[in-house]
Amino acid sequence: MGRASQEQARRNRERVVATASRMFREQGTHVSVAELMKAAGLTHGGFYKQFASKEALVDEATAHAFGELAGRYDDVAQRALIDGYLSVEHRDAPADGCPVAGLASDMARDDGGDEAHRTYAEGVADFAARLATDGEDGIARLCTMVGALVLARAVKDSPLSERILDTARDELTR
Amino acid sequence: MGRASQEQARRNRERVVATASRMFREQGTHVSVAELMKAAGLTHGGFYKQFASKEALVDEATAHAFGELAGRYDDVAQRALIDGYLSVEHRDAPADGCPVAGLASDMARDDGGDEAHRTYAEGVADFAARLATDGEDGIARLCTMVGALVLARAVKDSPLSERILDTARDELTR
DNA sequence: TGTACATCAGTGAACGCGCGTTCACTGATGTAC
DNA sequence: TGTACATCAGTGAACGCGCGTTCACTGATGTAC
Repeated sequence: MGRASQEQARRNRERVVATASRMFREQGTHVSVAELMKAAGLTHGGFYKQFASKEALVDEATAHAFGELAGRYDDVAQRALIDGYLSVEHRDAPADGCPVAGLASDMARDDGGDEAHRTYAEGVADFAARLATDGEDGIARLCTMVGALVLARAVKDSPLSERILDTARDELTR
Repeated sequence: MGRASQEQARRNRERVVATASRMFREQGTHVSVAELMKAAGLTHGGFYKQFASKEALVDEATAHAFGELAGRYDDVAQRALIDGYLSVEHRDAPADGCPVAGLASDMARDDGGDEAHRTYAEGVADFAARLATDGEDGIARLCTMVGALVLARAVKDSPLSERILDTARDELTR
């Protein structure tokens, strides 16, 4: 194989971070380094040429997931945001979905370093701010939305799942 | 050591299930059999004398966690229930806390067998029913409560954590 | 009630496997002249 | 611009360790007489 160019190495590294950011949201941060590297099209041995540790990747992948979102919904009406968030499509695509919901349990169980936790907490605050209206700070609506998505995913094989999404949507767009 | 009496064996088995139900809520179903058995005061080799597989234990422990709750809050006013649910004490004691919140990510990531998933979905429906009021089915309130608890745990080292609990409590007891 | 023996709950070591991490090696890339 | 050589991204095998599970063994318990 031989040495990869600096440009290629940069792209490979970026691909690992992006892959991790998707797989961590979908399956949790316990996804193995080998599995992650394979999904990114590389062998696992090279991982430590690019990252100090798996924890460092969790930190970077968390930042990547939130970074992807930054400004992405600035021009979307709050109603459309809520409808998309509480859709079956979002429920079934956690890898491309909200990192607040996708990474919540990993953060609660203390995976990742301080940096991931700071990034996550900032992300929560930013999302609440995005949901704020005249008199409210958006935190209550955030709780309802994240709770609905998390519960809908937890019972996704039951008809209750769609009912949860529908009810929360109605409640928030009333 | 020699053979344990039937009565002792029954108690040991029960203790393993109870321990699992606490540790799974706290740390997730990835807690190892060895760790679990040690916490229950046994060696891990004996596990398969009592359980067919780890998945079978996840099923039983899930039922145990929900069973513990059954009827426990029948005589508690809804206001007191909400206050307790959204307290710092509940946030910091997931092992003794709500299995809907504690096991949500494990269910979403498909740990445990069909039985655990059925038990869990039933538990969600029951909890919603407990939160129902005159005109509402309780699902929206359930989403807000579970979302608030999950988020408060995910950012528990940030001052945002208490703010989430307080805001959700205000919203629900308004 | 007492004795002889089969049962089986629990122990502790082992199984194959996957984990995070390390390392000798490779050869194309990047650099010094 | 061309050549010689150092660099280092990526490979693939290995490290010690913990995973879920199996198994030979133990000896007190339970049972048959």
